[in-house]
Amino acid sequence: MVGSEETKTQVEPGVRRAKPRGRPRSFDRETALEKAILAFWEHGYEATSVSDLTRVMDIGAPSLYAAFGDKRSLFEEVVREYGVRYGSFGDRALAEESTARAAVERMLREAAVAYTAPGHPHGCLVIHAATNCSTPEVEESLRGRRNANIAALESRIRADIAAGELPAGTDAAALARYVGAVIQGMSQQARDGASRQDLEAVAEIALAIWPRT
Amino acid sequence: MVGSEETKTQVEPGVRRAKPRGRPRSFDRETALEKAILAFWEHGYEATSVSDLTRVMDIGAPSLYAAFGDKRSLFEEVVREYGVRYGSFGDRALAEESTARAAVERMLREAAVAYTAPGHPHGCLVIHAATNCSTPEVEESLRGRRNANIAALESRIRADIAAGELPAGTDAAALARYVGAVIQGMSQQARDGASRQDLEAVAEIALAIWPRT
DNA sequence: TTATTTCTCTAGCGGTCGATACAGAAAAAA
DNA sequence: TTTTTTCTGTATCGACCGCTAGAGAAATAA
Repeated sequence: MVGSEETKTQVEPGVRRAKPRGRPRSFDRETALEKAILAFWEHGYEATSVSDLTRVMDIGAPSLYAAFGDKRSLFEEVVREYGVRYGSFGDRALAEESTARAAVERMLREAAVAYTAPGHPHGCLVIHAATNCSTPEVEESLRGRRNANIAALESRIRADIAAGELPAGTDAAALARYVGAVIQGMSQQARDGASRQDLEAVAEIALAIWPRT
Repeated sequence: MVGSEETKTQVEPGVRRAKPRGRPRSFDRETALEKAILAFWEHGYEATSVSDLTRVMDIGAPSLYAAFGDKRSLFEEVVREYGVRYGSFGDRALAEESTARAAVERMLREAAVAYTAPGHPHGCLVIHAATNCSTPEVEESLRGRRNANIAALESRIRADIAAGELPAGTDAAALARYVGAVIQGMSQQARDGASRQDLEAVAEIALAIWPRT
Protein backbone atom coordinates (compact mmCIF):
# COMPACT_ATOMS: atom_id res chain seq x y z
CA MET A 1 0.00 0.00 0.00
CA VAL A 2 2.91 2.34 -0.64
CA GLY A 3 3.59 4.72 -3.49
CA SER A 4 0.53 4.65 -5.69
CA GLU A 5 1.63 7.87 -7.34
CA GLU A 6 -1.03 7.80 -10.01
CA THR A 7 -4.75 8.25 -9.62
CA LYS A 8 -6.57 5.10 -10.48
CA THR A 9 -9.08 6.93 -12.65
CA GLN A 10 -7.09 7.32 -15.83
CA VAL A 11 -7.84 10.48 -17.75
CA GLU A 12 -5.38 9.78 -20.57
CA PRO A 13 -7.07 9.67 -23.95
CA GLY A 14 -7.33 6.24 -25.50
CA VAL A 15 -6.91 4.03 -22.46
CA ARG A 16 -10.12 5.38 -20.89
CA ARG A 17 -10.26 2.64 -18.27
CA ALA A 18 -13.43 1.71 -16.44
CA LYS A 19 -14.11 2.90 -12.94
CA PRO A 20 -11.71 1.38 -10.42
CA ARG A 21 -12.91 -1.42 -8.21
CA GLY A 22 -13.09 -0.29 -4.61
CA ARG A 23 -14.34 2.73 -2.70
CA PRO A 24 -13.53 5.91 -4.57
CA ARG A 25 -11.39 8.67 -3.10
CA SER A 26 -13.52 11.24 -1.34
CA PHE A 27 -11.37 14.27 -2.18
CA ASP A 28 -9.94 15.83 -5.30
CA ARG A 29 -6.27 14.98 -5.57
CA GLU A 30 -5.35 18.08 -7.59
CA THR A 31 -7.04 20.42 -5.14
CA ALA A 32 -5.38 18.75 -2.18
CA LEU A 33 -2.00 18.98 -3.93
CA GLU A 34 -2.51 22.68 -4.54
CA LYS A 35 -3.18 23.21 -0.85
CA ALA A 36 0.01 21.31 -0.05
CA ILE A 37 1.94 23.50 -2.49
CA LEU A 38 0.73 26.64 -0.73
CA ALA A 39 1.55 25.25 2.72
CA PHE A 40 5.09 24.15 1.82
CA TRP A 41 5.60 27.39 -0.11
CA GLU A 42 4.72 29.48 2.90
CA HIS A 43 6.41 27.56 5.72
CA GLY A 44 9.03 25.36 4.06
CA TYR A 45 9.55 21.60 4.20
CA GLU A 46 10.26 21.03 7.87
CA ALA A 47 8.10 23.71 9.43
CA THR A 48 5.09 22.26 7.61
CA SER A 49 4.01 19.30 9.72
CA VAL A 50 1.92 16.41 8.48
CA SER A 51 -0.88 17.58 10.74
CA ASP A 52 -0.63 21.05 9.15
CA LEU A 53 -0.95 19.32 5.79
CA THR A 54 -3.93 17.17 6.73
CA ARG A 55 -5.64 20.27 8.07
CA VAL A 56 -5.19 22.48 4.99
CA MET A 57 -5.75 19.59 2.57
CA ASP A 58 -8.81 18.64 4.61
CA ILE A 59 -8.08 14.91 4.60
CA GLY A 60 -6.99 12.39 7.22
CA ALA A 61 -3.39 11.28 7.60
CA PRO A 62 -4.00 7.77 6.17
CA SER A 63 -5.61 9.30 3.07
CA LEU A 64 -2.60 11.57 2.61
CA TYR A 65 -0.17 8.68 2.89
CA ALA A 66 -2.23 6.51 0.54
CA ALA A 67 -2.50 9.21 -2.11
CA PHE A 68 0.92 10.85 -1.94
CA GLY A 69 3.27 8.50 -0.11
CA ASP A 70 5.26 9.88 2.81
CA LYS A 71 6.03 13.55 3.52
CA ARG A 72 9.20 13.48 1.41
CA SER A 73 7.53 12.18 -1.74
CA LEU A 74 4.62 14.57 -1.30
CA PHE A 75 7.13 17.40 -1.12
CA GLU A 76 8.87 16.15 -4.25
CA GLU A 77 5.58 16.14 -6.09
CA VAL A 78 4.82 19.60 -4.71
CA VAL A 79 8.13 20.92 -6.02
CA ARG A 80 7.52 19.39 -9.46
CA GLU A 81 4.00 20.78 -9.63
CA TYR A 82 5.13 24.15 -8.31
CA GLY A 83 7.56 24.29 -11.21
CA VAL A 84 4.78 23.63 -13.68
CA ARG A 85 2.22 25.98 -12.15
CA TYR A 86 4.34 28.84 -10.81
CA GLY A 87 8.05 28.48 -11.41
CA SER A 88 8.50 28.14 -15.12
CA PHE A 89 8.86 31.79 -16.11
CA GLY A 90 12.63 31.46 -16.22
CA ASP A 91 12.63 28.44 -18.50
CA ARG A 92 10.02 30.07 -20.71
CA ALA A 93 12.07 33.22 -21.05
CA LEU A 94 15.15 31.20 -22.00
CA ALA A 95 13.20 29.14 -24.50
CA GLU A 96 11.15 31.86 -26.12
CA GLU A 97 13.41 34.90 -26.27
CA SER A 98 15.91 35.19 -29.08
CA THR A 99 18.82 36.57 -27.06
CA ALA A 100 20.16 36.02 -23.57
CA ARG A 101 19.75 39.72 -22.94
CA ALA A 102 16.06 39.59 -23.81
CA ALA A 103 15.60 36.44 -21.77
CA VAL A 104 17.20 37.96 -18.69
CA GLU A 105 15.22 41.16 -19.08
CA ARG A 106 11.98 39.23 -19.25
CA MET A 107 13.05 36.90 -16.45
CA LEU A 108 13.78 39.71 -14.00
CA ARG A 109 10.62 41.61 -14.82
CA GLU A 110 8.44 38.54 -14.55
CA ALA A 111 10.14 37.59 -11.27
CA ALA A 112 9.07 40.94 -9.82
CA VAL A 113 5.47 40.14 -10.71
CA ALA A 114 5.50 36.44 -9.81
CA TYR A 115 7.20 36.93 -6.44
CA THR A 116 4.62 39.43 -5.26
CA ALA A 117 1.48 38.06 -6.89
CA PRO A 118 -1.58 37.95 -4.65
CA GLY A 119 -3.27 34.65 -3.83
CA HIS A 120 -0.16 32.73 -2.84
CA PRO A 121 2.95 33.21 -0.69
CA HIS A 122 5.58 35.69 -1.86
CA GLY A 123 8.98 34.72 -3.18
CA CYS A 124 10.08 31.41 -4.66
CA LEU A 125 9.45 27.99 -3.14
CA VAL A 126 12.61 26.52 -4.70
CA ILE A 127 14.73 29.23 -3.13
CA HIS A 128 13.28 29.13 0.37
CA ALA A 129 11.39 25.93 1.19
CA ALA A 130 14.44 23.80 2.02
CA THR A 131 16.57 26.34 3.88
CA ASN A 132 17.58 25.18 7.36
CA CYS A 133 16.41 21.70 6.51
CA SER A 134 17.74 18.83 8.58
CA THR A 135 17.08 16.33 5.80
CA PRO A 136 20.16 16.82 3.59
CA GLU A 137 18.60 15.14 0.55
CA VAL A 138 15.74 17.63 0.50
CA GLU A 139 18.08 20.60 0.87
CA GLU A 140 20.34 19.20 -1.87
CA SER A 141 17.43 18.63 -4.19
CA LEU A 142 16.38 22.27 -4.25
CA ARG A 143 19.98 23.46 -4.32
CA GLY A 144 20.43 21.33 -7.41
CA ARG A 145 17.48 23.02 -9.08
CA ARG A 146 18.81 26.47 -8.26
CA ASN A 147 22.26 25.71 -9.61
CA ALA A 148 20.81 24.02 -12.69
CA ASN A 149 18.84 27.17 -13.48
CA ILE A 150 21.98 29.26 -13.29
CA ALA A 151 23.87 26.73 -15.43
CA ALA A 152 21.12 26.88 -18.05
CA LEU A 153 21.40 30.64 -18.18
CA GLU A 154 25.17 30.38 -18.40
CA SER A 155 25.04 28.15 -21.46
CA ARG A 156 22.48 30.47 -23.05
CA ILE A 157 24.92 33.33 -22.51
CA ARG A 158 27.77 31.27 -23.96
CA ALA A 159 25.67 30.68 -27.05
CA ASP A 160 25.18 34.42 -27.46
CA ILE A 161 28.89 35.02 -27.07
CA ALA A 162 29.63 32.43 -29.75
CA ALA A 163 27.04 34.07 -31.99
CA GLY A 164 28.63 37.49 -31.55
CA GLU A 165 25.61 38.79 -29.65
CA LEU A 166 27.83 39.47 -26.64
CA PRO A 167 31.47 40.63 -26.42
CA ALA A 168 34.00 37.82 -26.72
CA GLY A 169 35.48 38.67 -23.31
CA THR A 170 32.20 38.27 -21.42
CA ASP A 171 32.46 36.06 -18.32
CA ALA A 172 29.41 33.87 -18.88
CA ALA A 173 29.61 32.08 -15.54
CA ALA A 174 29.91 35.30 -13.54
CA LEU A 175 27.13 37.00 -15.50
CA ALA A 176 24.80 34.05 -15.02
CA ARG A 177 25.61 33.87 -11.32
CA TYR A 178 24.99 37.59 -10.99
CA VAL A 179 21.53 37.22 -12.51
CA GLY A 180 20.85 34.21 -10.29
CA ALA A 181 21.93 36.12 -7.20
CA VAL A 182 19.75 39.10 -8.11
CA ILE A 183 16.72 36.85 -8.60
CA GLN A 184 17.37 35.08 -5.31
CA GLY A 185 17.80 38.45 -3.62
CA MET A 186 14.53 39.66 -5.15
CA SER A 187 12.80 36.59 -3.77
CA GLN A 188 14.18 37.32 -0.30
CA GLN A 189 13.06 40.93 -0.67
CA ALA A 190 9.57 39.77 -1.61
CA ARG A 191 9.48 37.68 1.56
CA ASP A 192 10.68 40.68 3.54
CA GLY A 193 7.83 42.84 2.34
CA ALA A 194 8.95 44.42 -0.95
CA SER A 195 6.14 45.28 -3.36
CA ARG A 196 5.95 44.51 -7.06
CA GLN A 197 6.99 48.08 -7.83
CA ASP A 198 9.95 47.79 -5.45
CA LEU A 199 11.15 44.65 -7.22
CA GLU A 200 10.58 46.09 -10.68
CA ALA A 201 12.80 49.00 -9.75
CA VAL A 202 15.47 46.56 -8.56
CA ALA A 203 15.16 44.63 -11.83
CA GLU A 204 15.64 47.77 -13.90
CA ILE A 205 18.77 48.69 -11.99
CA ALA A 206 20.11 45.15 -12.26
CA LEU A 207 19.64 45.18 -16.03
CA ALA A 208 21.81 48.26 -16.44
CA ILE A 209 24.97 46.18 -16.20
CA TRP A 210 24.36 44.17 -19.36
CA PRO A 211 27.48 44.31 -21.56
CA ARG A 212 27.20 45.91 -25.00
CA THR A 213 28.31 44.14 -28.12
CA MET B 1 16.05 30.84 38.54
CA VAL B 2 15.13 32.37 35.20
CA GLY B 3 16.93 34.89 33.04
CA SER B 4 20.26 35.57 34.70
CA GLU B 5 21.60 37.03 31.49
CA GLU B 6 24.82 38.30 32.97
CA THR B 7 27.76 36.35 34.25
CA LYS B 8 28.14 36.79 37.97
CA THR B 9 31.88 37.41 37.69
CA GLN B 10 31.88 41.03 36.61
CA VAL B 11 34.70 41.98 34.25
CA GLU B 12 33.67 45.63 34.00
CA PRO B 13 36.43 47.98 35.10
CA GLY B 14 35.85 49.69 38.41
CA VAL B 15 33.27 47.41 40.01
CA ARG B 16 35.72 44.47 40.16
CA ARG B 17 33.48 42.46 42.47
CA ALA B 18 34.79 39.60 44.58
CA LYS B 19 34.26 36.00 43.61
CA PRO B 20 30.58 35.01 43.63
CA ARG B 21 29.24 32.95 46.47
CA GLY B 22 28.35 29.46 45.28
CA ARG B 23 29.82 26.79 43.08
CA PRO B 24 31.52 28.36 40.06
CA ARG B 25 30.51 27.58 36.49
CA SER B 26 32.53 24.70 35.08
CA PHE B 27 32.63 25.96 31.47
CA ASP B 28 33.68 29.13 29.70
CA ARG B 29 30.61 31.12 28.77
CA GLU B 30 32.24 32.87 25.79
CA THR B 31 33.46 29.62 24.28
CA ALA B 32 30.08 27.99 24.71
CA LEU B 33 28.40 31.00 23.11
CA GLU B 34 30.73 30.81 20.12
CA LYS B 35 29.79 27.17 19.63
CA ALA B 36 26.12 28.15 19.76
CA ILE B 37 26.75 30.85 17.15
CA LEU B 38 28.28 28.31 14.79
CA ALA B 39 25.45 25.83 15.32
CA PHE B 40 22.65 28.36 14.73
CA TRP B 41 24.60 29.83 11.82
CA GLU B 42 24.83 26.48 10.09
CA HIS B 43 21.40 25.01 10.77
CA GLY B 44 19.15 27.96 11.65
CA TYR B 45 17.00 28.58 14.70
CA GLU B 46 14.51 25.73 14.55
CA ALA B 47 16.67 23.02 13.04
CA THR B 48 19.15 23.49 15.89
CA SER B 49 17.69 21.56 18.82
CA VAL B 50 18.53 22.13 22.44
CA SER B 51 20.17 18.72 22.49
CA ASP B 52 22.28 19.75 19.46
CA LEU B 53 23.28 22.83 21.43
CA THR B 54 24.15 20.99 24.64
CA ARG B 55 26.27 18.60 22.57
CA VAL B 56 28.32 21.21 20.69
CA MET B 57 28.56 23.51 23.70
CA ASP B 58 29.54 20.48 25.79
CA ILE B 59 27.29 21.35 28.74
CA GLY B 60 24.12 19.87 30.22
CA ALA B 61 20.69 21.28 29.51
CA PRO B 62 20.23 22.76 33.01
CA SER B 63 23.58 24.58 32.67
CA LEU B 64 22.50 25.99 29.32
CA TYR B 65 19.20 27.23 30.72
CA ALA B 66 20.88 28.70 33.79
CA ALA B 67 23.53 30.55 31.80
CA PHE B 68 21.58 31.69 28.74
CA GLY B 69 17.88 31.44 29.56
CA ASP B 70 15.65 29.55 27.15
CA LYS B 71 16.37 28.76 23.50
CA ARG B 72 14.89 32.04 22.30
CA SER B 73 17.02 34.26 24.50
CA LEU B 74 20.13 32.24 23.69
CA PHE B 75 19.40 32.80 20.02
CA GLU B 76 18.93 36.53 20.61
CA GLU B 77 22.30 36.69 22.30
CA VAL B 78 23.80 34.66 19.47
CA VAL B 79 22.45 37.11 16.90
CA ARG B 80 23.81 40.08 18.84
CA GLU B 81 27.20 38.49 19.24
CA TYR B 82 27.24 37.34 15.61
CA GLY B 83 26.75 40.97 14.64
CA VAL B 84 29.74 42.01 16.72
CA ARG B 85 32.06 39.19 15.69
CA TYR B 86 31.11 38.54 12.05
CA GLY B 87 28.35 40.74 10.72
CA SER B 88 29.57 44.30 11.14
CA PHE B 89 31.36 44.82 7.81
CA GLY B 90 28.35 46.62 6.38
CA ASP B 91 28.06 49.06 9.26
CA ARG B 92 31.80 49.65 9.22
CA ALA B 93 31.77 50.40 5.49
CA LEU B 94 28.93 52.89 5.96
CA ALA B 95 30.66 54.52 8.91
CA GLU B 96 34.19 54.69 7.57
CA GLU B 97 33.88 55.39 3.85
CA SER B 98 33.36 58.93 2.69
CA THR B 99 30.81 58.23 -0.04
CA ALA B 100 27.92 55.82 -0.47
CA ARG B 101 29.59 54.54 -3.63
CA ALA B 102 32.80 53.71 -1.75
CA ALA B 103 30.83 52.15 1.09
CA VAL B 104 28.85 49.92 -1.26
CA GLU B 105 31.97 48.93 -3.14
CA ARG B 106 33.70 47.90 0.06
CA MET B 107 30.54 46.23 1.37
CA LEU B 108 30.11 44.01 -1.65
CA ARG B 109 33.77 43.05 -1.80
CA GLU B 110 33.95 42.29 1.89
CA ALA B 111 30.74 40.28 1.66
CA ALA B 112 32.38 38.04 -0.93
CA VAL B 113 35.21 37.35 1.51
CA ALA B 114 33.13 37.09 4.68
CA TYR B 115 30.49 34.80 3.19
CA THR B 116 33.07 32.25 2.05
CA ALA B 117 35.62 32.50 4.84
CA PRO B 118 36.89 29.17 6.17
CA GLY B 119 36.35 28.18 9.80
CA HIS B 120 32.66 28.94 9.97
CA PRO B 121 29.49 28.35 7.92
CA HIS B 122 29.10 30.20 4.63
CA GLY B 123 26.66 33.03 4.05
CA CYS B 124 25.01 35.28 6.60
CA LEU B 125 23.26 34.16 9.78
CA VAL B 126 20.90 37.13 9.76
CA ILE B 127 19.76 36.30 6.24
CA HIS B 128 19.25 32.56 6.69
CA ALA B 129 18.89 31.47 10.31
CA ALA B 130 15.22 32.37 10.71
CA THR B 131 13.86 31.30 7.33
CA ASN B 132 10.99 28.81 7.59
CA CYS B 133 10.73 29.56 11.27
CA SER B 134 7.47 28.72 13.02
CA THR B 135 8.14 31.26 15.77
CA PRO B 136 6.99 34.50 14.12
CA GLU B 137 8.83 36.73 16.59
CA VAL B 138 12.17 35.16 15.70
CA GLU B 139 11.52 35.46 11.97
CA GLU B 140 10.40 39.07 12.44
CA SER B 141 13.45 39.93 14.47
CA LEU B 142 15.91 39.00 11.74
CA ARG B 143 13.68 40.49 9.04
CA GLY B 144 13.81 43.73 11.00
CA ARG B 145 17.60 43.65 11.01
CA ARG B 146 17.75 43.04 7.27
CA ASN B 147 15.35 45.86 6.48
CA ALA B 148 17.13 48.18 8.90
CA ASN B 149 20.41 47.57 7.09
CA ILE B 150 18.83 48.49 3.78
CA ALA B 151 17.22 51.56 5.35
CA ALA B 152 20.62 52.66 6.70
CA LEU B 153 22.13 52.36 3.24
CA GLU B 154 19.21 54.26 1.78
CA SER B 155 19.72 57.21 4.07
CA ARG B 156 23.44 57.18 3.32
CA ILE B 157 22.58 57.37 -0.37
CA ARG B 158 20.15 60.21 0.29
CA ALA B 159 22.90 62.10 2.02
CA ASP B 160 25.14 61.72 -1.03
CA ILE B 161 22.36 62.91 -3.30
CA ALA B 162 21.88 65.96 -1.10
CA ALA B 163 25.64 66.57 -1.21
CA GLY B 164 25.72 66.38 -4.99
CA GLU B 165 27.76 63.20 -4.91
CA LEU B 166 24.96 61.42 -6.78
CA PRO B 167 22.56 62.68 -9.49
CA ALA B 168 19.50 64.44 -8.14
CA GLY B 169 17.17 61.99 -9.86
CA THR B 170 18.67 58.94 -8.17
CA ASP B 171 16.07 56.63 -6.59
CA ALA B 172 17.70 56.08 -3.21
CA ALA B 173 15.23 53.47 -2.02
CA ALA B 174 15.53 51.38 -5.17
CA LEU B 175 19.30 51.63 -5.24
CA ALA B 176 19.58 50.59 -1.59
CA ARG B 177 17.17 47.73 -2.12
CA TYR B 178 19.15 46.62 -5.15
CA VAL B 179 22.36 46.47 -3.12
CA GLY B 180 20.54 44.63 -0.34
CA ALA B 181 19.14 42.12 -2.78
CA VAL B 182 22.56 41.54 -4.35
CA ILE B 183 24.11 40.95 -0.93
CA GLN B 184 21.32 38.57 0.06
CA GLY B 185 21.72 36.78 -3.26
CA MET B 186 25.46 36.52 -2.69
CA SER B 187 24.82 34.95 0.69
CA GLN B 188 22.48 32.41 -0.90
CA GLN B 189 25.12 31.72 -3.54
CA ALA B 190 27.72 31.15 -0.85
CA ARG B 191 25.41 28.61 0.78
CA ASP B 192 24.92 26.97 -2.61
CA GLY B 193 28.62 26.45 -3.11
CA ALA B 194 29.95 29.64 -4.73
CA SER B 195 33.61 30.42 -3.99
CA ARG B 196 35.12 33.71 -2.91
CA GLN B 197 36.23 34.36 -6.47
CA ASP B 198 32.74 33.60 -7.78
CA LEU B 199 31.24 36.14 -5.40
CA GLU B 200 33.91 38.74 -6.10
CA ALA B 201 33.04 38.48 -9.79
CA VAL B 202 29.36 38.96 -8.95
CA ALA B 203 30.25 41.99 -6.82
CA GLU B 204 32.22 43.59 -9.64
CA ILE B 205 29.33 43.15 -12.05
CA ALA B 206 26.86 44.49 -9.51
CA LEU B 207 28.96 47.61 -8.99
CA ALA B 208 28.84 48.50 -12.69
CA ILE B 209 25.36 49.97 -12.30
CA TRP B 210 26.36 52.80 -9.97
CA PRO B 211 25.02 56.08 -11.35
CA ARG B 212 27.51 58.76 -12.35
CA THR B 213 27.30 62.28 -11.06
C1' DT C 1 -27.35 -10.54 -2.49
C1' DT C 2 -22.74 -11.67 -1.57
C1' DA C 3 -17.82 -11.15 -2.27
C1' DT C 4 -14.04 -8.25 -3.24
C1' DT C 5 -11.54 -4.13 -3.33
C1' DT C 6 -10.20 0.32 -1.76
C1' DC C 7 -10.68 4.25 1.01
C1' DT C 8 -11.53 6.73 5.65
C1' DC C 9 -11.63 7.21 10.69
C1' DT C 10 -10.03 6.46 15.27
C1' DA C 11 -6.51 5.64 17.97
C1' DG C 12 -2.00 5.19 19.03
C1' DC C 13 3.03 3.74 17.96
C1' DG C 14 8.09 5.06 19.16
C1' DG C 15 10.84 9.13 18.93
C1' DT C 16 12.22 13.85 19.61
C1' DC C 17 11.03 18.51 20.99
C1' DG C 18 11.88 22.41 24.62
C1' DA C 19 12.14 22.70 29.35
C1' DT C 20 12.57 21.37 34.40
C1' DA C 21 12.50 18.85 39.38
C1' DC C 22 15.51 17.02 42.24
C1' DA C 23 19.57 15.45 44.48
C1' DG C 24 24.29 15.72 44.97
C1' DA C 25 28.73 18.32 44.22
C1' DA C 26 31.66 22.35 44.78
C1' DA C 27 32.69 26.69 45.98
C1' DA C 28 32.59 30.97 49.57
C1' DA C 29 30.92 32.68 54.21
C1' DA C 30 30.47 32.21 59.01
C1' DT D 1 33.75 22.75 60.54
C1' DT D 2 29.32 24.05 59.51
C1' DT D 3 26.23 26.78 56.78
C1' DT D 4 24.83 28.90 52.61
C1' DT D 5 24.82 29.44 47.80
C1' DT D 6 25.15 28.00 43.17
C1' DC D 7 26.11 24.79 39.62
C1' DT D 8 25.91 19.95 37.45
C1' DG D 9 24.04 15.26 36.15
C1' DT D 10 20.14 12.24 35.95
C1' DA D 11 15.78 11.47 34.84
C1' DT D 12 12.23 12.89 33.41
C1' DC D 13 7.68 15.95 31.86
C1' DG D 14 3.78 16.89 28.48
C1' DA D 15 3.46 18.10 23.57
C1' DC D 16 4.21 17.26 19.10
C1' DC D 17 6.70 14.73 15.30
C1' DG D 18 6.09 11.33 11.12
C1' DC D 19 3.69 7.40 10.43
C1' DT D 20 0.50 3.21 10.60
C1' DA D 21 -2.60 -0.84 12.44
C1' DG D 22 -7.16 -2.10 12.45
C1' DA D 23 -12.05 -1.70 11.88
C1' DG D 24 -15.71 -0.04 9.40
C1' DA D 25 -17.64 2.36 5.14
C1' DA D 26 -18.48 2.64 0.23
C1' DA D 27 -17.88 1.48 -4.18
C1' DT D 28 -17.78 -2.47 -8.13
C1' DA D 29 -17.97 -7.50 -9.63
C1' DA D 30 -20.15 -11.77 -9.58
